[in-house]
Amino acid sequence: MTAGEQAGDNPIPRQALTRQVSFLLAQLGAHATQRFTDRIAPLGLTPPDIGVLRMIAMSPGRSQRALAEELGVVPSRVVALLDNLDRKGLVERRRSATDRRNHELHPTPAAYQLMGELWPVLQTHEADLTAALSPAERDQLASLLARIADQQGLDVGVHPGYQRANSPTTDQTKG
Amino acid sequence: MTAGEQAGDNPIPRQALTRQVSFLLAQLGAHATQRFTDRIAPLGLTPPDIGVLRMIAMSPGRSQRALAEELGVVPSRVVALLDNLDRKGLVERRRSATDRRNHELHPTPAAYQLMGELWPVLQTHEADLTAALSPAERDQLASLLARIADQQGLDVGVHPGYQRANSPTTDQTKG
DNA sequence: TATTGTTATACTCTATAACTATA
DNA sequence: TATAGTTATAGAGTATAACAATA
Repeated sequence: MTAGEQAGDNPIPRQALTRQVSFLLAQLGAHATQRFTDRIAPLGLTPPDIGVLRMIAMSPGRSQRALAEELGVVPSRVVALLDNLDRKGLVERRRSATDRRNHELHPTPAAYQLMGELWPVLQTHEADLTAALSPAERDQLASLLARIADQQGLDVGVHPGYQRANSPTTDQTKG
Repeated sequence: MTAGEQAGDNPIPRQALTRQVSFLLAQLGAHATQRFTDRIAPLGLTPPDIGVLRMIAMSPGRSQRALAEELGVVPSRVVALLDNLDRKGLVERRRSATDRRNHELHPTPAAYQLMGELWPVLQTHEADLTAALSPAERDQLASLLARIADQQGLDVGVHPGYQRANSPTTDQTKG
């Protein structure tokens, strides 16, 4: 080591970082997403697949424009997202009869079946991830997290991973 | 809507998702990372910059190979990560005298100064993110999260975002 | 021959801008 | 002319494989 360096005394101490809720959330969030990704891979699905499918299932018939709005992404992104689902036979784009510019989005029967299969996978995922906690603690944690999500203005059930909007002015790299 | 669809009764109900710790973690984790990214952008830094810099500062002189090991990424990825820091004048690669194949990694004085400036930013970030909670609740939350992180085998202070190892057998898309 | 770091290459994600069909 | 969706294009991130220097 050379003069000017301060090894054991660096400005971002490990201990402090460990206790920061913000870091723990980022760390555990990435971990949870990674585990989830692994779990649904056997079903041929990705996290974005599921998020988009769920939105469409919640109110079938909406347009791609409306979906883009809700997800917070540009329309061209929705095209790619839907192409993925389309290729898997999970979504159907129906030309609107009243305005032929619009596509009405509908899950296919296969999609509904797949979502049914997904449910137990989600439950296993949840159980494994919270294995360290008692049921009471798990509820407590869910409550605390929900309060933060609410205060932070996050849409219920909408993962912010979609609108990683690389605004032209900011230099962001990692979601 | 057409026969076979089940709009209000879809298989992934919003209410259930909302209470799942796993989803809340993924959602809040992505949100926390996004906010963090925005906050450090004015300093010209990205989240990976900070993570790597912190590791190097923790034990200066380590090799790129060792760093790759700790981050859980391939050596070629470390090259890119370090190139970013290098371009910003924050890291120095010194040819090892004992084994000229090695690069000993050292933060520059500018890096130490920047890490000093970073500290208050982290504190603001933490405070804003936990604004919904009392100090006691914040501690409680940190404790619950730390227990999960520990049980899940996460390295203390290491963000899993580095090793988004797209293993050839799995089909993962989003981190 | 084995190891460290680098370069070459390829693939995915995602945005912007140009384009087509429709209104 | 304005709008919905698509395609063309570009840039970042990240992996694998081939390579050069050193041991």
